[in-house]
Amino acid sequence: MPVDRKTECLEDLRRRILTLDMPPGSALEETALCARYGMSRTPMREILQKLNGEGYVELSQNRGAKVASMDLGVMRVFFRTAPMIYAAISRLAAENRKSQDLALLRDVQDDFRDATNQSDTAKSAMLNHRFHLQIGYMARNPYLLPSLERMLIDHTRLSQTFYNPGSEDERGRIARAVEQHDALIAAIESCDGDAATQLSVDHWELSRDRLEQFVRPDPLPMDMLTKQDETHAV
Amino acid sequence: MPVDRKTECLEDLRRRILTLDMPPGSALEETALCARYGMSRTPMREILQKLNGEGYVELSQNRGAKVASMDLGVMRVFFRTAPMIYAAISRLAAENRKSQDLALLRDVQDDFRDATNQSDTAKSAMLNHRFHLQIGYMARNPYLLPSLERMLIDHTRLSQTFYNPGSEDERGRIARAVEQHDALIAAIESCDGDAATQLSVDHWELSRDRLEQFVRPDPLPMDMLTKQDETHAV
DNA sequence: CGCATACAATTTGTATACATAAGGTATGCA
DNA sequence: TGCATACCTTATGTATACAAATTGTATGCG
Repeated sequence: MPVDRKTECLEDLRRRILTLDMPPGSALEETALCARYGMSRTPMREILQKLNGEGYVELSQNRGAKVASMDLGVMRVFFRTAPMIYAAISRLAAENRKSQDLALLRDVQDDFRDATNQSDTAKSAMLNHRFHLQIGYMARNPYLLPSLERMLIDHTRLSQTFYNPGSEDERGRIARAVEQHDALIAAIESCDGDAATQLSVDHWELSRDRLEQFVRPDPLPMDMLTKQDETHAV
Repeated sequence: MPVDRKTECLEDLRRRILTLDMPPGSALEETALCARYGMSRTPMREILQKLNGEGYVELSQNRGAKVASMDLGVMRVFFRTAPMIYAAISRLAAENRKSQDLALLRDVQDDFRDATNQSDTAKSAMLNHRFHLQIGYMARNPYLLPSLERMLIDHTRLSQTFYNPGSEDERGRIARAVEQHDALIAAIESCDGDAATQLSVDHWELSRDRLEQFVRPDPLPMDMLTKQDETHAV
């Protein structure tokens, strides 16, 4: 009944998908979601369609919604496309930033740093997501933004293990990621497109190997996820 | 009542937006659309939301839908981003094409050539749209495709004058565009990514100057369109 | 025992009625 | 006459009832 109940629901579903609380391929039953979020089917269907437009869920005719899958074929495309998009967005952000943007970006970065210090995996991944999305907004390019958003969905889902410091090596990697964010902020602040581009590449290189391990973790890759393809995630 | 009445409506609305039959900024009243396409408000709202997700229309809270605007600020971004996206997509299409794709692409190109020979402006622009969208599908990159789709919306709307041969010079330009399509098909067929990239750049250069004229036609730019911001387009 | 078909149950799609919010108009007061 | 406020009109947002389609199950036949 509150006006922003829909917004809340939307953001919660995004969060649950990004944190793998709802694994790729899991079914989203309308009635169950309606009961959970206390609203009718009409607005819930609108939410599902919005999530579909954003790339979070896939819709099939008369067959309902399911969380966007992450099959291996697409993941190979992901690793090839990500550095390109991130580099382009970072350069544009450096060139088109406004000063208010920077304040927002710094706020997100502060929260992100805190989350990593607390070893809160899901929160770290979500705030990293918001950090890069904020850079996307600063780029002010409505044509590229949808691509960035789609990249970030899969990037964040893959990185759910990244911010879980299992070893000293991992801890160092996370610390370096935080530092790279700071450097990226500095480059964007000084409108240095070249530096921002280079830093985005460095940042990508840092996470790439770790992400690839998750995609192909010697035994078998996405099996853990694809096996659950038909589980209900509500 | 037929099942694909919705699909028909969706495609018709896309066409009318792309051909400027519905100018940028024009309001889309739900009840009027329902009457026109013979369906209830529920499915019509779903269509509007889908179009919103694709970038064809903009939605405002409690204020309905309107055709996506084309303001000058965004157009400057358009001209900078277009060659980048087109080049990337063309390369990927050459690298990832399947043979069935090529047959489809050739069919579209044949129809496109016919439309230009008939000097059918709207049809030419629409088939040019489908041609480049087909190349987008062939790239098999779900991350970049949304960017291409958004570029093509504005590109097609801008090009509505392009395929209207007002002079001998224009006619020649159109003929060259058709030839470039053929060359692009050949490059994609032979999986030559470099050639496809170069051809996409050439193709872009050909239309860029003409499109820029439309954006900034000496008197004033989008005024013709933005003035009609609140007209009803149903 | 295996498979196909018919039926039942569940889920999605559509229509309609109602609630709510925005915008315009008229009226009253300064 | 000008402006502010109250109200009325219109359009959007939500809920619910109904229709259609898909899936699972059971039964009958080969």
